[in-house]
Amino acid sequence: MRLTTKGRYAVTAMIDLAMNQSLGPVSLKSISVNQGISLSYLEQLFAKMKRKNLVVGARGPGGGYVLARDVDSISIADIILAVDEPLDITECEGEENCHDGKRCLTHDLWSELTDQLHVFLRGIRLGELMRRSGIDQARDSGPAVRLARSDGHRVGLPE
Amino acid sequence: MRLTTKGRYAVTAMIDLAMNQSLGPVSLKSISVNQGISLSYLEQLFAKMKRKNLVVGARGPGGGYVLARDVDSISIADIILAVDEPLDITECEGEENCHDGKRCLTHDLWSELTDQLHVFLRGIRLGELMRRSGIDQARDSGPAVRLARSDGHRVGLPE
DNA sequence: TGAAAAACCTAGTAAAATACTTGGTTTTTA
DNA sequence: TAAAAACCAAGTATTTTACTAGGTTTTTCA
Repeated sequence: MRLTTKGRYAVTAMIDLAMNQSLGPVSLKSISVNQGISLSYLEQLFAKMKRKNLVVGARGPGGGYVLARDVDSISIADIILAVDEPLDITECEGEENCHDGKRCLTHDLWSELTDQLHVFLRGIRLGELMRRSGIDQARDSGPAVRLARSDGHRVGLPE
Repeated sequence: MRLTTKGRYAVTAMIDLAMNQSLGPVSLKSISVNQGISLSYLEQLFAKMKRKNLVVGARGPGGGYVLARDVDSISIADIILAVDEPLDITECEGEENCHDGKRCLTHDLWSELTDQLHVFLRGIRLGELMRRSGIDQARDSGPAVRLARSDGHRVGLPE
């Protein structure tokens, strides 16, 4: 059982966004540079998160994305589900038709595990992670590369 | 996040085996027919489970597999790990080098989730599932297709 | 007003993983 | 000695993932 980079990228990018949106919209370019994620891939992930009303886009120079809701109302489950990473362990996705139209031998097992996953991931909010990571970052690394709307110039690493 | 059919097949097959080994070794052929899993794929899964000492093989007509240990000492985690389905949600697989050699923003999150998965799946034993499924089977379906060592003739569905 | 920055969009594609298939051999039983 | 079964190695089709390419549209600012 694994979580793919799709879901992981989405969560990482959202934490980055949460930690930096106080200066104005955060560009995907800056997230791409900071987190080492392909820009175009990020665009695809954010398109999905926008559709699910997790983020709001702002076009033009100095634009970017901002969270559509409070950091404490967005759960990790929200993010992972928004980018189409399924959080269901059952084969039948709840349909109970996994073995010749009936529930398979292990249906209840996977179903119960799926429930536990949801409870766990719904219980963790972006705000909590953001505050945790903020502390870690301060300890581990220097200031993040960031663009502010006020000047519009690239800071930090060239491509 | 999903569990692939590899892990699911392995668990399903092991429950089938646990429920039927009282009559002697259970052939993969019968599991294949009962559970609708490719015989050759089952062979590959059981080769791995044999290496991890979960099952013992018996060759020749009337042969098959038997559990190597008590049903209550084999956990679902044992089975899934035996067939090489990873049960780790972190990118770095515990190495903590997920972001430029350092722990990534979300390392702790995935690490904690991985722990919860392990606890949950280690807590469920084959015996428990077997007894549960036995009840369900009695309610839902007729007698399973099975070969007994004593006669060696195929019973039930032709291919 | 025009260049640049950014979101936004569609389609294609390389790589990896998954889920098999094929075609054997060896062992054991009746 | 024929058949049933485990055991084994290698190849392959399909699917998913992760990403690239190549745009357009909107907006800002000098």
